[in-house]
Amino acid sequence: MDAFFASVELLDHPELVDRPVIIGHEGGRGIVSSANYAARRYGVRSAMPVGRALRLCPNAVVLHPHYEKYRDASARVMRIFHDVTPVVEPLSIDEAFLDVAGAVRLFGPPAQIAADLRARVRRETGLTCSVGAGATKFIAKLASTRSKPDGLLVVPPEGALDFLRPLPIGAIWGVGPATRESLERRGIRTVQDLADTPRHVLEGWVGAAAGGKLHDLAWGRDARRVTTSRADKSIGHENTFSTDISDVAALKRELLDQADRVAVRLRKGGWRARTISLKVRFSDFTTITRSHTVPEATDLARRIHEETVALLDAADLRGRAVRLLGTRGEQLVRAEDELLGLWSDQEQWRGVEHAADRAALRFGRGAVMPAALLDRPADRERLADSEG
DNA sequence: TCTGGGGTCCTAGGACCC
DNA sequence: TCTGGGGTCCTAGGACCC
Repeated sequence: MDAFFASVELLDHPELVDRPVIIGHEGGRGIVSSANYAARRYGVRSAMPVGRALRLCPNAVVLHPHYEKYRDASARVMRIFHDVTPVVEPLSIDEAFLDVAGAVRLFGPPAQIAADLRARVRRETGLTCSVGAGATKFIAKLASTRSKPDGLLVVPPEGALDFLRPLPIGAIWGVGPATRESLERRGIRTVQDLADTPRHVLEGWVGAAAGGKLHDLAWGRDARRVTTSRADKSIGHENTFSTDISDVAALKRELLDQADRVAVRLRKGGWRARTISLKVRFSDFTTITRSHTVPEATDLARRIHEETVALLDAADLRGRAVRLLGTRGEQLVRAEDELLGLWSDQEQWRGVEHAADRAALRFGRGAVMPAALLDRPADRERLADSEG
């Protein structure tokens, strides 16, 4: 999808279509999550601090993001994809791979399928998208990027290498600023240069996995299939504070909130986490992570909070101000309702938290979470003070 | 008016096991 | 008497993507 969040917002603000529009939070520590092409003409880019974007483009309109709305729009678009082929692999909220090999007999050659798809998305959602077609995921992805905005590019198999060779290495999916810098220092600027570099040399420069992959891609080799389902690997929640926090008690309160959000999502997905990890970013932007693998996988806020608090206590903050705090559950395993330990503390708390899940559906999460999780009167009091 | 939040994947060292 | 080779798991950090 083209400038997805911005395009979705503009459906509700037709009067702004010709103006530069930025999705993000003005003031504070927000960054640009999306910008329409009118704003991009001024140099505005995703992930740029909103303040900087507004300096580049002072008359831009800043709209707050509405992720629920984007998820709905995404679902509508994905449904259209599924009418073309069941082999759809969503890559993010606003893009997907479609394996149309089996749809050719029904809908015509790839160029025809792509054109029809674009027309249908536009007609039914009012949004524009760009489509790239190729014999591999890598080529298709590159082609779609090159065709943006509102474009279509089909790269036939026999044209793949000619298409690839002149591209700068930074265009390759997986080559970011660090890898690009390191390769450019060695005189590698284009995909052609990459193809001319022996595989083992590349592997020595950027690591075995990345080097091998890069060499394959430079020669157009990419055997990855379009896969329709993938299991989650981790579930997390993180928060950048509007002002840095040094008070450890306040940090722990924040961790409780995060533990609950992560636990609710684990339970919703039917997962339990074997490893709990804590992320701390300080005012100077240095970031540490600490993790602990627990003997028994958990989906309970109370357990997760215990772990992150222990990790925080063990990490030596030396009173440094904290900018960001994050909680993540990793090594997810399917939750099975084991009969073991029914009367244990864990099982009782599971009952409490499941009850909280149901109550939150009616009253909202904020009303329920603190009462369910805080059994220490002192905590309740602090929370009452801070959140009213 | 510096730098979000959701993730995945890879590397490297060390503990530990046989 | 001073040191193998196979492997797995855990932890921390970092690159990268949208």
